[in-house]
Amino acid sequence: MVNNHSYDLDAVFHALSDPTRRAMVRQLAEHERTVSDLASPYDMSLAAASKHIRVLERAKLIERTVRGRTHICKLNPKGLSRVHKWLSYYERFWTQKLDALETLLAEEDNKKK
Amino acid sequence: MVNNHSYDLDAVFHALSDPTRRAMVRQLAEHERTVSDLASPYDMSLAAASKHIRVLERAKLIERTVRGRTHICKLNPKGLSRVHKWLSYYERFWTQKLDALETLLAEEDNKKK
DNA sequence: ATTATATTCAACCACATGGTTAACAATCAC
DNA sequence: GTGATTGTTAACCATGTGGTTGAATATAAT
Repeated sequence: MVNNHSYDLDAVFHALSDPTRRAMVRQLAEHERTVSDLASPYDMSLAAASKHIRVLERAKLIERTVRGRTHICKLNPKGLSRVHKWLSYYERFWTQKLDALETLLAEEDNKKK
Repeated sequence: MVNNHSYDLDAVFHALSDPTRRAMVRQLAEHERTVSDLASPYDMSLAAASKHIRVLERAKLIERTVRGRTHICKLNPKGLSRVHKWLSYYERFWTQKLDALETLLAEEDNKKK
C-alpha cells in the first residue's frame, strides 16, 4: 500500500529515468547553470530542454532563480536525499547479500599483491 | 551522451517511478513472493500486476524462478545497488561520509564490464 | 479425462511523454 | 524605439504507459 510521500518519489524517480535529465543533474552537481547552458550539449530544441528542466524542477531535484532574462538552475540536495532515504531501507538488505562478493573481491585484490 | 550504462538506469528509475512497483519491491524485501501474492494487495487485474512485475524484471530489480505453474519472484540486490552507485556520486551534497562499500560495489560493477 | 489454478499474451483504450515548430514575453544593448 | 537574446507557452505528433478484457498456456488436482 504505497507509503506517505510516494507521490514525491513518483516524480523524482520519473525525472531520473531520462538520461538527458540525469546528465543535467550531473552538470548541476559541478556548479549552477543557466537553461541554455544546460541545453547546449544536446541535439534538441531549447523548448525540449526547457521541458526537461521543468520536470526536474517539479520533482524538486533542482531550483531556479530568475535573474533578468536568464534562469539560473542549481541542484537541490534534498531532492536526491529523498532517493537516498528511500534506498536506505534496502541498503542493509543488499549489502548483506553482496557480502560474499566483497570478500571474493578482497581476496582477489590480495592475490595481486 | 550520458554515460555508458545509462540504459540500465533508465529502466531501473522508470521501474521505481511507479508506486505499485515500489510497493512490490518493498514486499519482496521481506521475502520471496509469487505473482499472485504480489498482485493480491492491488485493485487491478492479475494481467496488470503481471506487467508491473515484468517491468521490474526487465530492470533487473527482481528475478523470477518458475516452479511448476507458479512464478516465484525475489529481489535482485544488484538492481538496487545500481541506484546506490549512481547516487553515491551526489552523496557529498548531504553528507561528508564516504562509504567504503560504495567503492567496492563500484569496482565490482566495473569488473563485470 | 476434466476441471481448477497460476500466469502470460494479444488486442484495445485513454492518457502521458518527449520531441517538434511557431508564436509570445521579458530583458538587455544600442 | 529597434533589434537581438533568453526562455516559456501552445499546438501538434508519434510513441510509450498503465489499465482493461478475453483467450491461451501450462501445470496440478480429482
